[in-house]
Amino acid sequence: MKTQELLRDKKLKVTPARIELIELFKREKKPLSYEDIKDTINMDRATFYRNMNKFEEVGLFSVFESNSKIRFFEFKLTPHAHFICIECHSIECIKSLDIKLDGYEVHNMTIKGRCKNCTL
Amino acid sequence: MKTQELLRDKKLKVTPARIELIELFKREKKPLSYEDIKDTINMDRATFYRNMNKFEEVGLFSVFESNSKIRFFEFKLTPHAHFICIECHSIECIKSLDIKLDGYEVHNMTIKGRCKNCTL
DNA sequence: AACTTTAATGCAACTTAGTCGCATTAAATG
DNA sequence: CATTTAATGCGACTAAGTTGCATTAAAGTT
Ligand SMILES: [Mn+2]
Ligand SMILES: [Mn+2]
Ligand SMILES: [Zn+2]
Ligand SMILES: [Zn+2]
Repeated sequence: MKTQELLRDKKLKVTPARIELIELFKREKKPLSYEDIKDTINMDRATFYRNMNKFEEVGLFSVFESNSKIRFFEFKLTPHAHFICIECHSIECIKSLDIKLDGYEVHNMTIKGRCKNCTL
Repeated sequence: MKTQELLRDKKLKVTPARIELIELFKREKKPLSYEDIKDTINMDRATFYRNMNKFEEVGLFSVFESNSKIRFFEFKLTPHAHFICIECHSIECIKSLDIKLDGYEVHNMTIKGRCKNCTL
C-alpha cells in the first residue's frame, strides 16, 4: 500500500516527516532504534518519537524494548516474533513462530536468550 | 532450595539485602518493578538494581521491560512467557506456552497486546 | 578471635532515552 | 484564500537506572 494512502487511511496528516519515516522503515524491513537512524533522518527527536508513538497507536508499527531500555520500531507487515540476544545484543526476526492465545489480541512478541552464534 | 544455599551455589556473598530480595520474590511469585516494592524493602535503590542485575546474570531471576521502559523482575522457577496489556498495563504469567527454538537458548519471552478484559 | 582480602552497601551525582510546553509552521477542508 | 487543526522544532524537563567513592561487612586464613 502506498505511503500516502496508508496515512490517510489512519486519518493522519500526510507530512514530509511521516513519509520519510514510513518509507525508510519499509525499505529497511527490520527493527531500528532512534539511535540507529538519527543521522539519516531529517527531523527533530521529538518529532520522531511523537510520530512513532502515533504509528504504534494506529497499528502501523510494532514497538518493543530491547535489553536495556532502548526502544525498537518496525514497520508492521506480517506479525512475527523477535529474538534479542543477551550476549551480542543482536535482534533477529523469527518468522517461524505463530503465536495464538485464546481471548488475547496478540500484537507482538519478544524472546530473550542466547542466539545461535552465542550458544557456542 | 534454601535462599542461603541458592546464593552460595552461585558464589554470591550472603547479605541481608540479598536474602530480603530473594525471599520477597519467592513469596510474591510474580514480576515486580522497583517502584512496586521500594517502600517495603530496606535498601538503597542502587543496591536493589545492582543485586537484581547480578541475579539475572547468574540465572536466578528473569527480567523484562514492560511497555514504557520499566523493568520487571521475577524469581525464576519454571520459565514461562508474560503477557503485557497495552491497554490496562497488566502483566500476566502465561504458563501454557512452551517455546522452543532450535539452536537458540531461550531465557524468557514477552507478548504484547490486549488482554482478555481489554478485548471487549 | 583477630587479620586480611574482597565484595557489598549507601549516598549523591550523573546519564540518557524519551517526553512536554510553547511558539511557529504547515496540512486539510471548503 | 481563509480558517481550523494538527505537526514541528527547540529547549527544558523527567525519571529509570547507573556509577564513583568512601565506608562497611562477608568470607577465608592464620
Ligand atoms: Mn521483525
Ligand atoms: Mn511470570
Ligand atoms: Zn548473540
Ligand atoms: Zn488489559
